[in-house]
Amino acid sequence: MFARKGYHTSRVGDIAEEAGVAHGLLYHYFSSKDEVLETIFRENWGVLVERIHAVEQSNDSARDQLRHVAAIILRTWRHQPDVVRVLVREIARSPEMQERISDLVKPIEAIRHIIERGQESGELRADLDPALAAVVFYGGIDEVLTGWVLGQLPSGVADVEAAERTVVEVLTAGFAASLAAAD
Amino acid sequence: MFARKGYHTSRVGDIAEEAGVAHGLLYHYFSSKDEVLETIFRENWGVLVERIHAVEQSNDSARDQLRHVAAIILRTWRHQPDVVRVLVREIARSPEMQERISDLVKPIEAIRHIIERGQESGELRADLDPALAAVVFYGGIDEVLTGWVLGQLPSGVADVEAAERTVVEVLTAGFAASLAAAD
Amino acid sequence: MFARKGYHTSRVGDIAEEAGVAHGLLYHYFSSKDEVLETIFRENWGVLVERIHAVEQSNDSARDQLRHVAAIILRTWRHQPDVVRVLVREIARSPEMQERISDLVKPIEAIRHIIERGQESGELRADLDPALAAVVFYGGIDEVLTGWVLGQLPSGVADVEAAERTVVEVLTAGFAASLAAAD
Amino acid sequence: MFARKGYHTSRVGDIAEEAGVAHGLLYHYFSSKDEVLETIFRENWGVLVERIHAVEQSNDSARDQLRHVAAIILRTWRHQPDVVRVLVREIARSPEMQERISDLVKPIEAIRHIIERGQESGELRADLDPALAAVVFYGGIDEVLTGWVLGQLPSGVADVEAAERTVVEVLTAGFAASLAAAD
DNA sequence: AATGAATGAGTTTTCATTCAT
DNA sequence: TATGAATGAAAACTCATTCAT
Repeated sequence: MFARKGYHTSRVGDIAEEAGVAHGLLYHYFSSKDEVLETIFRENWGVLVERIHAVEQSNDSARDQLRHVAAIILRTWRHQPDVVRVLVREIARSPEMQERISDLVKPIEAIRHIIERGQESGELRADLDPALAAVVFYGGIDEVLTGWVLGQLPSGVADVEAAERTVVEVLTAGFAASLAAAD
Repeated sequence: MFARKGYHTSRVGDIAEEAGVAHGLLYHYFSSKDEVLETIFRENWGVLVERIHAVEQSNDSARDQLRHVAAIILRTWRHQPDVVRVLVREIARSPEMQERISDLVKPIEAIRHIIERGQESGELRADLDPALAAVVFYGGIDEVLTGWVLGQLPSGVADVEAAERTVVEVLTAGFAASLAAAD
Repeated sequence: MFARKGYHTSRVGDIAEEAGVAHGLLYHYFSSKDEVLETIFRENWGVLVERIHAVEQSNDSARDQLRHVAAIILRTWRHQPDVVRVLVREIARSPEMQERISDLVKPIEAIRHIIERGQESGELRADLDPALAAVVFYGGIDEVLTGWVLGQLPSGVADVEAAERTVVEVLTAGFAASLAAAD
Repeated sequence: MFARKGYHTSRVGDIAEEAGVAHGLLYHYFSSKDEVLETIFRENWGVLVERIHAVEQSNDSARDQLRHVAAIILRTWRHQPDVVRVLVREIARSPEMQERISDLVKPIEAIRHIIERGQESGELRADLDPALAAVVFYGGIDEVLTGWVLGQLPSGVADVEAAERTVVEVLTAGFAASLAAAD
């Protein structure tokens, strides 16, 4: 429901109807409509964050780690498009949620750590602010998801793979050490 | 109000209180709460789009054009941070608005055109899907704005300038022709 | 539960939880939440009323009969404080119950009869409206119970006995024949 | 509405209908149904308490002061029977209210002070616990009100006056010094 | 005897919008 | 212009009760 109509536009009765139960039953399992949204978030975001952390702790090159992170986030679209829709539309940008849920920034933090270590090892140019670079990287991924969610970008299997390649290629090239003198 | 609490969470009374008038007066100037949002959008987004179009029609290199586009979008933050918040959060992501207002995608389209012409002239690598590349570029900018909006990135004068440089540098380097063989 | 939270505020689930069973089981033993309250009342009030009737039929002086009635009501507190709470708060004051259960006024009626016979025998002053006097007597007792229920009066063993003595002493003195000219 | 149907049985719509307005308007003036009840209480109980305090600070005899206190409480019935109904039924006995509103015990405290000073001056017998005596006095008054509220006692103008006289007479006689040896 | 998922009527509450003043 | 009382549709939420297991 949230994916299709948005949080505020979805009524509790709609959610229950979709689930094939009476609306009252929803309050057996959730204390409020709000908690439904938060549960969706926690159950899915948690998995994402864990997988990203696993990547962060591998011994791969920064470039490969970034590739994996991008893949984890972007491929979620193929498996759980509705979840992505909700995360992108309802949570990632909602002021209320942002304040309540500190986990939201974890992926960006992980990307920052990867970049920092890439800079230390000389793989990535050292003159970039890693926090800013992480935001740019994450934003590129996120906007692709948004394009898919809003139907502005094609999102077939091949498109998803192409997007993954493009994002990683463009940004890791932009981050690469040899370019430090470009400007 | 929209910037601080989000569209749905802001009550008409809140908006009027912020403006220092009674809520009834709001209906003298706007026909509905929705029209308030649409007005904010039209009055501000239009200016942005025009300035971006002007850049697009210059004879600068693709790189310089992208630099200017990024500057236009990011510097708005310094002058109208709340407007930026609203545009980023409420409008750029809302499906309802998307349908009504085709202007929303104009900046991404402009970026795509710039990239396409850069590819034709040989300045940018030709193997990238320009639509996808434009989305990545716009997403990078947008996420930086979000970072500022949410206070996760510093947004002083120097920070804004640094961000501008980083975004453009990283992405134009990533787009540059000489890197086509990087992967 | 009724004693602690009041009838309307107590949910069936609360009652069942207190009893250590699932709420569904309650409907094996009672046909409704209402019947639970009525059962509490019937099982306890009936005993009280019977004991008061027994006193009324003795040959004791009015004063001794009143003493016994007060004792019966007040000492219940020691043995079943929660039952007393429910009787005092939920039933004695609820208009719905009043209508259904005529037993409610029986103690006051018994007190009135005792007073009437005391007036006939010359033991009690004859210029008091016996109905009114009975209400005052019962009210004195009832408020002491309320004070205990709400923790505003100490309710140890000695306190209960002292209260019994005070209520009876004050009121029988006030009722006594020799005082008829007091005002 | 509360007087006629009780707090829990009265719907917000009933209250609004009684007032001749739409139910939404109620939330213009009160934040919740609960606040309506609390407002009724505060606006009326406060007046009562103030008047009782005024009596307490006069130089009258304890007997006269008690007479005035009884008159203040009982005569409220004549002027504002519905208010009395609500105070008696919904507030004075509700566990939730009792805990929230400390003012509820003020009248009993005032009566206790009057009794204490009467004992010091020798006007009243000294062997009574003043807290207990105050509760008995207040209970007598309160139960008369309850009798009127529930229609079990006649409450015409003459009846109210008679009740006033009876309560005061019986109880002040019971409290009087000369009776200390009665038991 | 016991459970607790499931129901849905009934209530409170919210809030954009209207409109007399 | 400006106010804020008034409206009422729409929504969230509660909870006694049922019933398959």
